[in-house]
Amino acid sequence: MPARTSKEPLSRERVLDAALAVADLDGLGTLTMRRVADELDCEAMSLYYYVKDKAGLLSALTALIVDQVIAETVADGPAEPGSPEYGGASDAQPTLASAADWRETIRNRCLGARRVMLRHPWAPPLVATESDIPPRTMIIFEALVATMIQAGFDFEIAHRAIHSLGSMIMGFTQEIFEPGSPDEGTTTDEMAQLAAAFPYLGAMAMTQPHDQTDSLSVCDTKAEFEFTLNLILDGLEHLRPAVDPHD
Amino acid sequence: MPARTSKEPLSRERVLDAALAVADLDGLGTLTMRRVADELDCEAMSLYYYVKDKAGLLSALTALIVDQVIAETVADGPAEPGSPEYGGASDAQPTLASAADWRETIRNRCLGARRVMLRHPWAPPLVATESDIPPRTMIIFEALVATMIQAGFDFEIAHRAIHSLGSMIMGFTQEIFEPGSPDEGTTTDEMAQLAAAFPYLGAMAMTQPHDQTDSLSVCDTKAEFEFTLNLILDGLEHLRPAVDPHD
DNA sequence: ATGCCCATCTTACGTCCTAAGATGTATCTT
DNA sequence: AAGATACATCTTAGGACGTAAGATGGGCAT
Repeated sequence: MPARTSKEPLSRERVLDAALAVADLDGLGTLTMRRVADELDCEAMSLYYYVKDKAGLLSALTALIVDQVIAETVADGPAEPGSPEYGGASDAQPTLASAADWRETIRNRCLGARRVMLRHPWAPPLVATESDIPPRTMIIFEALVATMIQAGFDFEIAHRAIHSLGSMIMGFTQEIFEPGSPDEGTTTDEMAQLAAAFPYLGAMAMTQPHDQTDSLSVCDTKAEFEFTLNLILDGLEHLRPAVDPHD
Repeated sequence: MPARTSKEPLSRERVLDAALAVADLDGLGTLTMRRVADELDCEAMSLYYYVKDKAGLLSALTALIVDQVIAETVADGPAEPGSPEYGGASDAQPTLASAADWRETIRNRCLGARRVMLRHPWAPPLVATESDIPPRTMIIFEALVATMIQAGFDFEIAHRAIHSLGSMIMGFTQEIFEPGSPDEGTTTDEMAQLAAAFPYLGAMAMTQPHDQTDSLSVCDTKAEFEFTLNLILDGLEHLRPAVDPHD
């Protein structure tokens, strides 16, 4: 049977998009050559032509969708290198505007990164596991360092801030601490037993407002993310030399 | 051929240990029924007898080794429920000692958790992905909350602190930001090109002290972990009501 | 000895990734 | 127009995986 010329031809981009769609739709666990091929109405082996890599195609595919996620993060954030409000390294003088706005700028970028991660919940473990960082990541880091230097921080603190913020964003996307909703399937007896074993946790659970249903979990993850983000930003602000004392 | 009675009999614990050993030695990717069976000098199907679970054996196995890691974390940390210096919920009065030491107590526990995670680098993604938290995790959280409440924090802040610290520990174990060592395989030309594209990152790389070789990476991960940890602890301390003003 | 249970192994099936190469289509050469 | 060449896709096949079903043999009570 001849290859049908009627259907849209494959392309690297189409393969990537299909892979991302599969991961978003049914989770990483179902991301397989055959599944992606099905999505594209072709055979599994045809994908090899577009995503050829040593060390396995699936890993190459996952690396690609990780890169895609990073690209989204770059696109989602604020000022990048090349945009008007981005000052080059040559005039690394801190401007009053960025000195005042560094907090909001970085805050927005972190929230943007989080937004992207939530859009692709399977991504954080992948991003974390990926051995070699996608080149695009550098764009984000460059923007972050630029913002901080212009705000008067030195390079060491900027470096550490990247680690702080990066690990927080990575860690925050998958929640570990989800106190089991006590109103659901748990009996009063079980609750009492748990409360006896973990008195503080029990007391804490009592104080939680349960009326907020905008989130899937018991915890308001967004609020907790912002809480931690503010903690870190406050701490950094403390370490910032006063560069505009007369402002 | 009869089953050899000479070799040590299998057991749930031996299976678990072997699985953990495989993961530690050759990574999660090589953790397979047959591989674990090889390690135990038996056949793959024999493992089913000890680790029977709905929803797949491999996932059960990974859940078990996650639990093992949590157990190590519990064992590694400071005061647990049941130990002498652990105050119950009934006398939840903040004691002066814990009010003064909360920072160090929590700091130690975080460093302990990090130690365990570094011992099993494959663990964080697993722990994060695991849908239902191992029961042991509650022990850690209970201890954390106890410490914070005794130090004068309210439950809301304790709750958020758990999120802050937990996500930081999870996120920090796999480093995303590893600026490629510029002295290695990169040519001067490539370096110049990179420096042009990312002036701030280039300048930052120049300021990094390269003489520290105690770590595998360019960054001193331990120092950066402690930096972030201190940032968070400082921030929390700021939010702590003064419970011992006359001290 | 007989029967039973428990621990382990054998076989077999379906799915996975992927190496090797066949097959049809498009493009270029002359 | 006819043949050659390169490209895109599919077919076949092999090895590894998880696991369902059941066979096998040792230990033990009767």
